[in-house]
Amino acid sequence: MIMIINYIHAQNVDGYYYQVCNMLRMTQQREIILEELKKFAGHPTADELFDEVKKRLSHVSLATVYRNLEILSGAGLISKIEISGRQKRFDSDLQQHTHVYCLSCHRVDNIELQSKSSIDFKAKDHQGYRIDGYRIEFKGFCPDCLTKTDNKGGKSMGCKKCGTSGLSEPQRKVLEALAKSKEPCAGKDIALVAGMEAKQVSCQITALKKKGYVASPIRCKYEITRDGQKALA
Amino acid sequence: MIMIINYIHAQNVDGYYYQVCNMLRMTQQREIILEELKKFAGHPTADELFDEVKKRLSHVSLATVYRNLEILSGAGLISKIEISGRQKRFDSDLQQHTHVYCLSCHRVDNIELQSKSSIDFKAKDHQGYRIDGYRIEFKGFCPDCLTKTDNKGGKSMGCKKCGTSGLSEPQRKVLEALAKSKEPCAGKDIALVAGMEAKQVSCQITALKKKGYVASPIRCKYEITRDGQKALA
DNA sequence: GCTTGACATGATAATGATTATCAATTACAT
DNA sequence: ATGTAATTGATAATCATTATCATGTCAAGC
Repeated sequence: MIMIINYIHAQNVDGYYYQVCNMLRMTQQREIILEELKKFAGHPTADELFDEVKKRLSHVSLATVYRNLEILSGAGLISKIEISGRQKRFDSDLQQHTHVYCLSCHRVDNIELQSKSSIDFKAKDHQGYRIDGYRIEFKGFCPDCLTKTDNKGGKSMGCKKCGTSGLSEPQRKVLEALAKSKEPCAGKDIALVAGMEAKQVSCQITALKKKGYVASPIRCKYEITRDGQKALA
Repeated sequence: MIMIINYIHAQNVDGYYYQVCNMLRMTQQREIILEELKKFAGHPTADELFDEVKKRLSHVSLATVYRNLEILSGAGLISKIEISGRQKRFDSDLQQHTHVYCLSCHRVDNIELQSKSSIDFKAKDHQGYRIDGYRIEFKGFCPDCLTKTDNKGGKSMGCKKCGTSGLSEPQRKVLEALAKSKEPCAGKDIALVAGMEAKQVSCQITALKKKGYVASPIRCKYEITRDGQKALA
């Protein structure tokens, strides 16, 4: 099956603009991508959808999924959701609707407006823009992030150099020194046990506090947290 | 000057949650970042703002600008705009307002709603979310992209291997062959002049058409465009 | 006044998310 | 059967961003 989509603007040597229109094919990969997107409970990223498609097409490439999500959204067959400043999501529902976005884990869900809110919008002054549409999005915290169990929110970059626990070697030393102690310790004490300079210990403590692995119940005294103990495991 | 901002959630070994609150300092870099963001006509990306800050602080690091934009927006001193799925923008205006976003070049401008549109929204069913706010965004094409001069939209990745014109070596050969011809050429003719296999010429023509460097005034005949001629220069 | 603690920086490495290249494959048109 | 065109997988490359680390700066405490 062939469908006509995607106009590429170009300009010939005489200066006239025209559009290149090219035939697209409905390949097996595209059919499966569309089907899995319809089945997906929610609005997946390319990577999340790739995991589903790969179950059905073992040889499919992540680049193919990325490429086709852009092509299919450009062709108007699916919606592209750009609600986070770093990662795109996709939606099989082409109808205008409202989303809610979690500020912590970046998850996106559908949400309905109260019926009396559903009106058409118009901009007062288009400022030269040609307006093609609008979107409304709610933001807040999802149920999971509200309970805040072990969930620390969206993906954060961990240093592969540090290993799976997200600890660099100096941080591990500091954490191990704290783990040995039954009471909150000062930086100097930690430095002694860890065999490190006190200034370096101070820096690592700052980083570990940000990761939630170290706490300061008394000023200038530190102790390992539950997360910190898990990170050492 | 010191301000108290940024609470980091942590949990001690007894299982009790608490917040770490840390002092932030208003460094010279932060003051200048805030000032330049206020002066910026529009909503810059980190990279765009870095260019302005660097004019006043020659030694400032891009990482410092990135880090501080996140810190300052986390502290509520500036707004973070996540309207494109790949790049964040920032705004000094903390008031709730509406944006318009160009689907071609990704530029973001402020826009005002018609007065009768300005009502408070409520979601019908929060689905367990704690809703903290909402946003409305218009989308369309900006004045520049509507006229479509030489502007090809947002940044696209060019291959450094190809050089500044964004042409790989085979593409350059094909384009040069086309530049020599006064009339539209078939693939086979191009293959002869370029000393390449016809099949490879075909692939390169496809890529060049997408880049807007080659056009097809007659089916199966190709000619170089004005952009294509510029790309060869 | 000195020491300790804490925040911040620049340089640079590293990462996540995405896109480009290319030879080969598949499919359509003539 | 041949020519043309779209698509793919593997992989390299890029963009946008974040982490690391040694050092600098500044505030607090003794």
